[in-house]
Amino acid sequence: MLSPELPNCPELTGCAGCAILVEKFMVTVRFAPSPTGYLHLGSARTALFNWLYARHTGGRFLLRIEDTDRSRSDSRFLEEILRGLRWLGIDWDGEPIYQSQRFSLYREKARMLLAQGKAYMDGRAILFSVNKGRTVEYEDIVHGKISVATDEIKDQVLVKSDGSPSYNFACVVDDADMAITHILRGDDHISNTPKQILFYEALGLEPPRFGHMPLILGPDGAKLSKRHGGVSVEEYRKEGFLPEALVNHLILLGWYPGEEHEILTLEEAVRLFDIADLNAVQAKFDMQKLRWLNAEHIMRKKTEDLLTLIKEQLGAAGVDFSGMGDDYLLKLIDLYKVRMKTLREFVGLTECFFRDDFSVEEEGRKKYLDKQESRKNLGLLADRLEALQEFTARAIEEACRSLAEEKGLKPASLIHPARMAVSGRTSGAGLFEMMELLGREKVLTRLRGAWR
RNA sequence: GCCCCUGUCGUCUAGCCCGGACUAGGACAUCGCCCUUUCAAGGCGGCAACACGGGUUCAAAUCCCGUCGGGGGCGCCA
Repeated sequence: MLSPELPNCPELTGCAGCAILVEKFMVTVRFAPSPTGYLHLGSARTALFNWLYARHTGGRFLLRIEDTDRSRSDSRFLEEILRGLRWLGIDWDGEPIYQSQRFSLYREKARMLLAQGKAYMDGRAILFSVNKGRTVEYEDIVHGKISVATDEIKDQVLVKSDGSPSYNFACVVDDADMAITHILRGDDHISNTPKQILFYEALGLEPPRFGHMPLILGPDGAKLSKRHGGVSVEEYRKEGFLPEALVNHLILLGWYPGEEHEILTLEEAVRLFDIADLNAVQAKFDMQKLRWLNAEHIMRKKTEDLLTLIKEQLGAAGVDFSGMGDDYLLKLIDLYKVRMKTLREFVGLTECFFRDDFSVEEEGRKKYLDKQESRKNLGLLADRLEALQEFTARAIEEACRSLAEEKGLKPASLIHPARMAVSGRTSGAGLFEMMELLGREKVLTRLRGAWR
């Protein structure tokens, strides 16, 4: 699909004139990070929406690295930002452009304005003179008409004394040079926009369309801080969040896909996205909703696709799973897939499968294991299980229930102590499935295990 | 201080542009019930909002004005 501005041409398929038109009207957006920090949620969301728009319209999504402040820029940050984008599923077209390599272009444009009397020297810097007494007006994609009196705008630095360009000037020169058609960015840039429009006018250029998305707030309504989820995208990965979930939440924080589509994938988002529906209201980041979305995406994901991620979590937690085959891990993941909100939680949930000295809940131990009666029953259960032909969940359950019946017990009074003995926890996956996976030997040892 | 953006359940939102079908719908969270060997998952249900004050109108969540609240900006940072 093409940009809405594209003239109606029924023969858009082939002719050379149309090819030029297509090129000219193709949506071109960009993400322009400054490599002076990590990729945080706010910038990730900005990148995401630009990308969604490009992919939805079949346009281009370009990358521009705003590294004009060389002392603060660091390639480590850049790498982390690019890694973060890739992880989220955001790809870009062509090679990134680096502002640090284009200083001569900015200076040339500034000298042009100087020569035209639209700018003046101030020491070694070049300043743009703003004509007072009028208003700059533009139609914001998300906010509608926005107008500002030029009296509110003071003369703007184009080139600093050290020869580097100011942010606003480099931004305009590059956006024009890259043929950017739409700029989606944070609300914090609203007041930059009139200044930039003035530059476009002075340079004799047509400004692109601007859209300013409200900033994401922390749960307390204040700016997203480290304390409240305002950490890098990388942190969320380490915490065990799926990129699908993070992207999903970021999308919901700026655009509403409809009641039927709250849980969606990037592909669905690309298909459904409509730039006209961007929210104009600032939204608070909601960790609960993120966790819920994460759980939903984990449940929907194929177990095989979870395997590598789970191994990463186990490895990061120092769990030794070298003795376990993928088949075993796959079954284990199946057992806990609907029980974790984050991948990291898997590690704690499944401790009893990886070590015999797993931790034991005190409450549960007192309630179920410290009783003489329970121990005796567990011993009996162990004997039954030992005699089993096949050690399957089905057979185990049968043995367990018939034992309970013979003893005149409720199955639960056998099951709860058994779960405690086998896993050290009062909650978890189905007892019989756990036992089958654990294997007869471990189960018998633990059931008979004198409660350490 | 000045300028700009913004205000529907605790949170994300639908509805607002094109007033009436809104006893304001959905989702997360929370509470209860069902299912059940536990915990989840799933199903069912409950609680819960049009910031406030004026207009306009037969009629306002929807249009207008003001107040208050929230956020952002006012760098030779980006």
